Amino acid sequence: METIKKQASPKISFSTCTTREVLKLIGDQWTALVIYALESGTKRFSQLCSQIDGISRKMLTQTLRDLEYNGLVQRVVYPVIPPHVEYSLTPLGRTLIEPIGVLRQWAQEHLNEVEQARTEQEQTQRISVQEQVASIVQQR
Amino acid sequence: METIKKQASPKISFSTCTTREVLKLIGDQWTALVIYALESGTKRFSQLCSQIDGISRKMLTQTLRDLEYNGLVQRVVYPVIPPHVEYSLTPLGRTLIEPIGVLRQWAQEHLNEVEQARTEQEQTQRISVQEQVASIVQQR
DNA sequence: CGGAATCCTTTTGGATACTG
DNA sequence: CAGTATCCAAAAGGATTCCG
Repeated sequence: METIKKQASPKISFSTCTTREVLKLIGDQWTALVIYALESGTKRFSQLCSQIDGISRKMLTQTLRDLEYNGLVQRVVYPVIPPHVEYSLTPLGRTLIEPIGVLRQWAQEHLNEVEQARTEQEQTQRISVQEQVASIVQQR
Repeated sequence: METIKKQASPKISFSTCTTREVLKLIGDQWTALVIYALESGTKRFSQLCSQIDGISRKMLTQTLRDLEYNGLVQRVVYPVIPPHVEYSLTPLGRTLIEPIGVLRQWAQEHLNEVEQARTEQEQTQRISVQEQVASIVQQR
């Protein structure tokens, strides 16, 4: 075994890494789905709630609040009884459609490979470090 | 206010939505960062641990296990004392570099706008539904 | 209708100690 | 060195109730 060639490791400061930030924005369970649901246009709260399978009103509210706070979604309250509230993507929010689309695209192309890898992994046994070390100790 | 034109809502089955799946894969706090760190080549456990700022050994282990299980990362144990373990992206894992790059790209272009929206939002007061309803009730 | 508030369970993740 | 195991605190998230 050759020692790894120390390619002057990038020393990337992960604390300021933008990847981290964008994942904080859309990396949770629901946010990307809400954006996805809003791609096709303005929706009401209840529409979103029924269209995004499995989301609770609480989580939908919370997710929409975050999106609004980050300037990705616009919320309009119509002062009528019963209340009528509409949500839509802001121009900034719409710029996220493409990146999320790329993710979905990747998923459509490669998710089956992931699935396949999983089932293969379940057959083969993992080698723990301890086992490896133990085996060479035994060989002496 | 016009009622929203019911554009025959897509009825997208979010339960089978691939966006959901891919976010389960890389949507957590650390996974995308580990992939990012492995883009530049094979790394040892301790290298990753020091390069990814703030990650604990526990989370790194867990994240790597998941990546391995999903066929995105390969783990090689060299039977020596002290143990030597190397991690690298599989071909499947490398296909994720581009989508994650698109996200990072988006972040670099738009994160300042998000930041700006946030500070603006902090100035203006949110209108709750209750307040709206209360105000029209009062007007009568 | 679109929430807010409360309670409560589950999950997540850090700190620490131990191990071959 | 590269983990595993255990404990514990914090956070996430569901269910339910209440509200204008």
